[in-house]
Amino acid sequence: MSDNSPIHPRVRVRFAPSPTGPLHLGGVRTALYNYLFAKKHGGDFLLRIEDTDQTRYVAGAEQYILDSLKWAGMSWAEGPDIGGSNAPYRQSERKHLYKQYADQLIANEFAYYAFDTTEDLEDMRNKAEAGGATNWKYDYITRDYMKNSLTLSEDEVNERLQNEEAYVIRLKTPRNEEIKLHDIIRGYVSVQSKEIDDKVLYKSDGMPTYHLANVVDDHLMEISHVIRGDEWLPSAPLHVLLYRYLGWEDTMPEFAHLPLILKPDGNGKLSKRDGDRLGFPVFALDWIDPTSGEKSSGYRENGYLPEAFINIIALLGWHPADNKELLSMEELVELFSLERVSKAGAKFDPEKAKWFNQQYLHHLPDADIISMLNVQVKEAGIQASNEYISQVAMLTRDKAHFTQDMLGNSRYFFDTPTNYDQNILAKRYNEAAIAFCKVLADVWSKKPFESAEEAKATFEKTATDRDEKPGNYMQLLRVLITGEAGGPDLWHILYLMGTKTCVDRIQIALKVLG
RNA sequence: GCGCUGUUCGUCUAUCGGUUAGGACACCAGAUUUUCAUUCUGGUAAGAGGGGUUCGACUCCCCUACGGCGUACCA
Repeated sequence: MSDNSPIHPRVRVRFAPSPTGPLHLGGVRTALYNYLFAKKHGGDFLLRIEDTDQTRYVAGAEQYILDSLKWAGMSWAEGPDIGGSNAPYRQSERKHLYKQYADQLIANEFAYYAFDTTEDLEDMRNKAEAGGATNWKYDYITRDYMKNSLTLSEDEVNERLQNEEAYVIRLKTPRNEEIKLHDIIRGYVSVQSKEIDDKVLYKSDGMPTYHLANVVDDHLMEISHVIRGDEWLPSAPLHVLLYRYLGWEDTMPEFAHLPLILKPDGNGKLSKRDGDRLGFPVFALDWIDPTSGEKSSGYRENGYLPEAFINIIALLGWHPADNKELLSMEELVELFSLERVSKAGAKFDPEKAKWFNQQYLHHLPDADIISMLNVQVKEAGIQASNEYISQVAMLTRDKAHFTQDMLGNSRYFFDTPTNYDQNILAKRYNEAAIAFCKVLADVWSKKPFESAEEAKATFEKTATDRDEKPGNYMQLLRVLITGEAGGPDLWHILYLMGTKTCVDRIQIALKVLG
């Protein structure tokens, strides 16, 4: 099956999140696959906010979603912030549009009014369970025993409607029909209509449910391909039924249901808890829940480059034919195809995510690395010359896995250490070493070194003059000056810092450590 | 429970009936770095189980097991 559907001359896809909280990995990936598919086929990628559930509205969530997508490098042709020919793009603002389609379904006897209260439904469920049934459904059998426009007289229905009694509109799901649909990723899926209950299409608060709103909007917005999470596959046949009953089956979009992203260990889908437990972010950006104040950490704030982030999630459930792994957005657009999306859920591997980021950091041009450190230094309120910062960046860049490592790993270039590596101290800090360091400090203060090589040479000479091995003191020297047990080439560090700083730090360390 | 759906190294995956089942992360070993990290080289490691179909199955079909999703006036 080709990606280009003959019934839809133009590829138009949408990402349709609910603003109920922060966007997690799976959501960004769904958006990304939609985006890649649109770009690949020269089509449109739109954004639509599915906020039909007022009770779950979360302040700031919509803006957060937009910010996340922008940070990741995606842009949209139509959306709530920029409008477009199908505006508005928030379902709550499209409220007035849906009723007519629900009415149309009723007029054509594909749907009906139902007046049962939540308590009524609860009652029926309980009774059925008491009778041994495991799964009560509002369906072709039970609807005959409920309060709806199929069981009530026309007069009574009209009266209830006139009295503004609460009602919902339900789909009159047929009893015996095989509903087949084609999914680009899974092939043909077929379901017996009797398995589908009489789904609520229109709620008593005057809002459509997902099913109705989604189908109506996808039709109105001329969506060609519905690319969404796997959790929608079971209700896809219902959507097919809706397209059919609304008279839109011939322009129905094609479906592609994406496999879920699973937690790294065990089974089940990835959740915030897993991230907290295992120590990695599951959201694109930091998010603070407005009601609970609970914080969720994001990839951006954890030091991931957006390009790396995109690369990581692109490969969760999809691979190009040649198995190439480091891919830019342009390459992803070029190579992407829904046919190559895998069927099985993918366990998220935070270690590999780290590796990707490190690769991207490694391949960044020097100028970018330098300005990264520059920004971090300035933000930390540290005074240092641009020249010095550049040199430090060049010396430490290979060590960085995350953006914040640039300053994190080079802090000692700017500040005198306050903590010294205890392991090295325990092994190397003794009377002889103290004596040696005093002599070395003296040698250097009398004749400052003018190159990394000279620093090394004078250090070695000081040791051999005392009939000692330089190797005994090299790591100790590093610890006294930087506080750290590891780092870039010591002599380059020393030369960069300058003789005076080195001598000062040796003396400070000797004093602090006693 | 029922419905849908899935199952190749620990993890992400390649393979579209004939391969010594390939790559990447992680892991282990060696080299480089008198350090840590980086880098390089090498290595360990896989087709859930059972039936078919076929000259030949990871690949096609069936069953079993295990997993995921769904089963709301949530999306």
